[in-house]
Amino acid sequence: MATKTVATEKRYRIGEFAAKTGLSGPTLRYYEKEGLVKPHRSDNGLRYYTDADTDWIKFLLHLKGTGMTIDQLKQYVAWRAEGDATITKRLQLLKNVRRGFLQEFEELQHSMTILSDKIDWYQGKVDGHISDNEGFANYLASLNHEE
Amino acid sequence: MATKTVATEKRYRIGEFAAKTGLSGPTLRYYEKEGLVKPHRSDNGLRYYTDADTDWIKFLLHLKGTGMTIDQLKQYVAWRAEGDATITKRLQLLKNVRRGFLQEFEELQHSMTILSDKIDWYQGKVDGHISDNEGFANYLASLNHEE
DNA sequence: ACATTAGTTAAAGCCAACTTTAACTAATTG
DNA sequence: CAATTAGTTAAAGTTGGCTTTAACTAATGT
Repeated sequence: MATKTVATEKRYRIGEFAAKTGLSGPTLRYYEKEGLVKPHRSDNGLRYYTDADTDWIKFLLHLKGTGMTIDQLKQYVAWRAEGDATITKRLQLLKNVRRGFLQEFEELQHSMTILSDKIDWYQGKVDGHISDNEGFANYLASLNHEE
Repeated sequence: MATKTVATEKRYRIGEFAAKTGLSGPTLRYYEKEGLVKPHRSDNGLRYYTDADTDWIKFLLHLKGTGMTIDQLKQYVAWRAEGDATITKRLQLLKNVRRGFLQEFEELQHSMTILSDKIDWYQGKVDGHISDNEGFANYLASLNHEE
């Protein structure tokens, strides 16, 4: 029987992986300590990460981006490690995250509108087509934005 | 000459004003210490706020909501206190804030998409119309979301 | 008048999410 | 092979934005 050759996946050491993910080395170690990512170790004892880890980190950062805390991510990872029995729990968690995020999103949009209105008002003053005496409250009321 | 009666505006003491704005008393004092709001004092020495303060706090909270830090707000307030000479500076600051916020907003939308895709994927597994073996990466690729 | 509730100050404490430090070992480059 | 760069650990420090504490005074309800 001929020698079996295993297709070895690329190994990223922590520095390279940090550059790849946009995280810092210390942050990756911190995430590892928190159980959010589990790199492998080569024979010399150094960490290495794979492309699968890249995908996971990317996804994790998106979850974080939607407002999930480290603790929530920990819970998610713990459930994931338990296997398919926890799928509905994970689904429920993500749905809750989405619900909170959507609400936050609407508030952001409203703030955005107010900010833009204020910018327009300043612009109007600078360009001279809003009277010196017209206050912002007045101006806001003249637009039709619901509070 | 008859006694002059001045139409006195409503005065909110800190507790009432806190309830009105959704902030806590200590937070209002903190904002005051940072120079973000400047309540008046009645003869007895207690703070009071007016409806104009309410409008300002509302606007301030929207600015904060778009990602402005306390320090940026301080700068804004300082410029505002300097009068019309700083209008272009304020306009520029708000435009910068909007630019940063818009960028952040797009990232949020992208994270939202990924989160929703993941929820759909889990839902598919739960409902049984996504095979046990189909990974999320595969599923993602099967959708047409640009990275 | 007295109890309760609200307000005052300055200073210390808290929290999440990292970041920095220290003291070391491993790997790479000229 | 020496110098430089990268990685290792545990522990302490940082940051922003409040919150809590302590020790007090003022206002209000019965």
